[in-house]
Amino acid sequence: MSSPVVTRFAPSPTGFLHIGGGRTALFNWLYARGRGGKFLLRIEDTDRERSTPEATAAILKGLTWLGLDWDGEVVSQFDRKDRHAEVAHEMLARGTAYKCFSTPEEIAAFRAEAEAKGASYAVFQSPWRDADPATYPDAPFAIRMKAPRTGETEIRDEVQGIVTIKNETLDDMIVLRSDGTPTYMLAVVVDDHDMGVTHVIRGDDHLNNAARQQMVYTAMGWTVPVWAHIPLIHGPDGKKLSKRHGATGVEEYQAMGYPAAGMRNYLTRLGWAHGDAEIFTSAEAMQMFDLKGIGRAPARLDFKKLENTCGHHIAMTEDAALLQELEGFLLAAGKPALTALQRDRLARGLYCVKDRAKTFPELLEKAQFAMTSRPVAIDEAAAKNLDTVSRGILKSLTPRLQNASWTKEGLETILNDAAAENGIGFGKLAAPLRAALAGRTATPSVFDMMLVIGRDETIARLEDAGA
RNA sequence: GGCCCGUUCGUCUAUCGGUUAGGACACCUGGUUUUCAACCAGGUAAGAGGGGUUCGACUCCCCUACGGGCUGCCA
Repeated sequence: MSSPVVTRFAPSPTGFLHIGGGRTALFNWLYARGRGGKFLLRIEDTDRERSTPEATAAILKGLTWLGLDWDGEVVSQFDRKDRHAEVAHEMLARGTAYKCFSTPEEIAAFRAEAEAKGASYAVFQSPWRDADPATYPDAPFAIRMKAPRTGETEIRDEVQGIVTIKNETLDDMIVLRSDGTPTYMLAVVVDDHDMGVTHVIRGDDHLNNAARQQMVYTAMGWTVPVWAHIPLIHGPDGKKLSKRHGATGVEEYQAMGYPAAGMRNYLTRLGWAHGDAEIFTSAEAMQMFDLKGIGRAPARLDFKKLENTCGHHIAMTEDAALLQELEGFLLAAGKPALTALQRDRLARGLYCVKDRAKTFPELLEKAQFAMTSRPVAIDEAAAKNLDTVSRGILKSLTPRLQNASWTKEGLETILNDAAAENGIGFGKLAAPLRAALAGRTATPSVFDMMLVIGRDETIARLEDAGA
């Protein structure tokens, strides 16, 4: 009985992929993928003034980075304009739409007059709705849907519940403009129907539109899809997310160094919950995701939680995959690529830094000891740990290091012995070592650093430090 | 203005008429520790306001306040 689920993401190519759009796409993707369905992508480019191929490319790139793969070819709504016009004319033939010869000027005048009269609102009622075709002038016309003027339209929404809209508040929307091009209201319905979309999951800014779109489904005798209008994302201050909140485009998040898996996890949990589940993989999310768990109130973006979530994912990711994504970050952020040596050291050293970082810049910062090359720059705080006494102790270390077995156990033995012989705690020895090895006071464990950079580099850095 | 939607710790949320209102992030305290993180233990912190309905409301209804959306020959 259950037909396969088909969802879609249908952005307008007027800019980069908005973080809110990314989440909408994510919800559609999770819903379809978790049910063995299809997730389609359609670019709503009927507005020729504002649509650009660059924006389309940016959206595709953003989705790809987020790891949201779509099925089949990307559909261009503009390419389907003939089909839209065909449906408009079919509505005409069915009597569910009519030719309207009112000009934009006349309509504007009607609204101005209504406003002047103090009317709180005015639904434009075309005089051509029931006009006799014999009276039609030889002039351009728009095709308007003949919407019911009484009664109400009921939207059964999986997120919002049952929403009823009074038909009298809805005008006879134009489905085909006087220049023959389709409007969004018509195109979206025709495309969703033709593409076999079963679940329309989109922002709740379309909730009111759903009523009018549902009328088109009814007029054409088509099956109405399952509606799910999700609340928009707001900025930390609760206001609609905008430029002044900082990053609004997903590519900005990539450039800031958030891992895609972490973004997916965070965005999934933003406005959706499944018991106490917080950290999960996309495979797990697909199993859990449902429309029922989507909240009705707009959620605010919280960068602290985003970071925390990303931290878990960086720690969870396999070293090889992490290194690959890190290089993608470097590219996206316009930072210099890794040298062969850095790449090699990072590959070996990721294990001791990946559970300490929340973002890629932080990961790189923690791995500084592996990235840097000699002579190691020593900062002021670290330099204080390199007095003559400690330098002497370090110096006594080098011959032993030369012959040490280069394992954590071997190094532990040597360093602990050295500390004991000098009558100092291990901490007193670790501080100058850290300074010589990394030039800093905050680093991973000295053993890990030595293991990662190797014997020769370790000894060389100790000698550089004057040991 | 009209219509539609929303409102639980600072934030994301659980609860689906009866709970000491739970979890996570953040924050604070303590522990662990070679530094920094991480980690472990504990703590502070919530039902917008007002009316109902009910033996009993965070849960249901109404009003108000606040927030958001729609109200185009834009999408």
